[in-house]
Amino acid sequence: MADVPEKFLKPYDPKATEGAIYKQWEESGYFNPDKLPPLPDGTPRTEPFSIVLPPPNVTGTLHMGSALMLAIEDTVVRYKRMRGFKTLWIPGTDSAAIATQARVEKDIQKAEGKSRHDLGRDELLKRIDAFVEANKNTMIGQMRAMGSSLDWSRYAYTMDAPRYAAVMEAFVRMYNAGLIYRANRIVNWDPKGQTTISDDEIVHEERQAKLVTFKYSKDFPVAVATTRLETKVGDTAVAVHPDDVRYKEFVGKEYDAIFCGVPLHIKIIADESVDPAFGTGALGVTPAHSHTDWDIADRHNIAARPQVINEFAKMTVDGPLNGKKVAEAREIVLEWLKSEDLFVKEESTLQNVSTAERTGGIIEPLPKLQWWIDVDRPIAERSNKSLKELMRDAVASKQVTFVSERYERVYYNWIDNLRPWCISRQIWFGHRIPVWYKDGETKLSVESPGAGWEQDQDVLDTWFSSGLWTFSTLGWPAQTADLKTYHPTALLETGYDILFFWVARMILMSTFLLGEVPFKQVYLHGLVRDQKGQKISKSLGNNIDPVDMADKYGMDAVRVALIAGMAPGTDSKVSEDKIRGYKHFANKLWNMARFVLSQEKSGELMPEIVKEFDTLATEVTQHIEDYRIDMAIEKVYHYVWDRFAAQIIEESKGKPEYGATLYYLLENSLKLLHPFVPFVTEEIWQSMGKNGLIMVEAWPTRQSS
RNA sequence: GCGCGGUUAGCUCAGUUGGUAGAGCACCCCGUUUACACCGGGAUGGUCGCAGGUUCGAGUCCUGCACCGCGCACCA
Repeated sequence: MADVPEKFLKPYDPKATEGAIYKQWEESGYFNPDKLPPLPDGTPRTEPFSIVLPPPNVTGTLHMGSALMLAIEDTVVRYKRMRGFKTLWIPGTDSAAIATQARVEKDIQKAEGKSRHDLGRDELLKRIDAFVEANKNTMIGQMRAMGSSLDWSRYAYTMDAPRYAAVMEAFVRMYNAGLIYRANRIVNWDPKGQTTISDDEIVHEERQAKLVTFKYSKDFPVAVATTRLETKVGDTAVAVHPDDVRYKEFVGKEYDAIFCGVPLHIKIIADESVDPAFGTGALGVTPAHSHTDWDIADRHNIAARPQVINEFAKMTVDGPLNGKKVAEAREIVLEWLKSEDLFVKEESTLQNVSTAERTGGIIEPLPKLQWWIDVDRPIAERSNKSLKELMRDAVASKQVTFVSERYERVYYNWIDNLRPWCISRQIWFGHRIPVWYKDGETKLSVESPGAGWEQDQDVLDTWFSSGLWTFSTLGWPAQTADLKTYHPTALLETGYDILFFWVARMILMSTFLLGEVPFKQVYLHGLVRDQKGQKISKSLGNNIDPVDMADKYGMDAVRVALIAGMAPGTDSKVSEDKIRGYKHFANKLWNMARFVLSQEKSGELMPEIVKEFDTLATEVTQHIEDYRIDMAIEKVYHYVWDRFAAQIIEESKGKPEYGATLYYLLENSLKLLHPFVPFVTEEIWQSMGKNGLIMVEAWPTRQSS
């Protein structure tokens, strides 16, 4: 009998193992591709494989969603490293401007009873920096605990100096190309967050609403229906469908009325966008407080667009509505209509209310002077294509492919409906817009142009800087060696919920600024839900902390529980039971190693068994190449447990001629398993008297990718 | 309104180019004959949402329908 290391006499203990193993990996320097040695057989690493980590928000701690992301990416990265690629996985964290500022403001309000205005811009930013610094370290610790083989020497933060420089450069180039402009347009105003937000940050909620039919005045010929009576004091037109015979005779006529104390001048117009079947078939046009009405006003050259609601969702008109909140004003108008005998009827209707994703505030569309990105303007240096076309072409030309093809259609659908992107935010934390004003003059400049110049107060949408992530992390705008080697990145792996926010914006930024795609393939994972299929949220209290689970069952078990049974792009479920189940697998491996190590390495390799293993290795490899890592782990799991352990080991008992074959199977199984369960495989590998780390061993198949 | 998923064992889900229905968990029975009780052996359990069609053959392809979920737009 061979000597078995003493530690194998006890069950596998992940807690005693994982920290030390991670330290060894990190100290080896092999997370950094510059320090990565050739494969053990001397094959040099020539082909790069790069991924950027979707930077988690610094506000949070790691949840199961981030754990899934880290598990998937680490599995792919470890596989590619063993396949001989010059493998780079770049870590980072995201400033998440609005979310972070809101969080810190809330903390300060609670602890000191002060608002951001009490502190002032500089002080608030200092407090945020301190908060970010503290949180950052917690999150990095959690990523390490996951076993993530990230190259920490290239760590990036969206608000650090190199990224700041990239954001400024991007703004300047886009401004000079005429893609960024400042204009007074309807924005999505969040009265709760006191800022504009982009179309993608809106969540529609279905609610019951009162649809009221009324007339502006006794002699007004057409009744209109609305759910927002209070905005009617801002109406300047009534639109009907051009083919609607009921109203044809009135089109082009203009009327005056005093509506709830406010003088109105209303023109009746015909517009295709009106649905004759809805309400009375006549639409009161309120250009200042509705996107569609603004567009209708544009089409009919209606200049009058009075704003009647302010940033605090209060009425700004004279008369009885003055200063009232919108909900209150709505009731006042209704009473007034009834008293004036202008009320026709009231019915209940289902309405989609726009709310802000972050704050839950009801969006108030307002005209505001804001910064925008023009997605339709032809760009001379990009063959006169617009940003929209560049985004579309990147996917249509297959330069970017989706692992789940169905997301291509979702992506196109989004592009087709895309409006100008509002990129300015009325908060303090973020990249400040590099535009300066003095005496009516405007100047684009990163630094102050001199005395008397005042910088724009707004900061950029956080997704503006995130859009640069694949290349800002590689040193752009400098033409670094990293940028040449690793861009476009090979794979972008992230949740499908940020397809528009992030994936599309990265394609936009990269195709314009670099003239190339940011990544070749997109792998979208689904949401992690609890065992009942519910979304994991604080209010439900159903969050399972991955680090807690790792304390109980080992991180390898957490990783497998997340990956097994998860199809790309589909929501998956995770439960403590599932994690516990996979803890048994790590222990099984441990005991298999104990048995094999107790045998002599005698006899010849048994060709049938080796051939069977090679077939398995080929199949597993193919699954990983197809990014079906869920199928890969299940296949190797079953081979190892049901075939290798249950049958081959059992048959081998008392038969020394199996020795060499058992060692062959154990070593190669460990390699196949390493990307999925890195800790236990590394621990066993090193206990077998091997030189070096299994992390940089060669993948056990000769199949090319 | 436009679009995308899903519907397979009690539960959660696989099922890759059409070829006799699979796994894990749960449940039930047996087992401590030394790698492992964090285990081993065994059993039960499905007319694959419904209706048509193509085919020698359909969970898989086509058409229609139902229900569940999601995205986008509209919502006056």
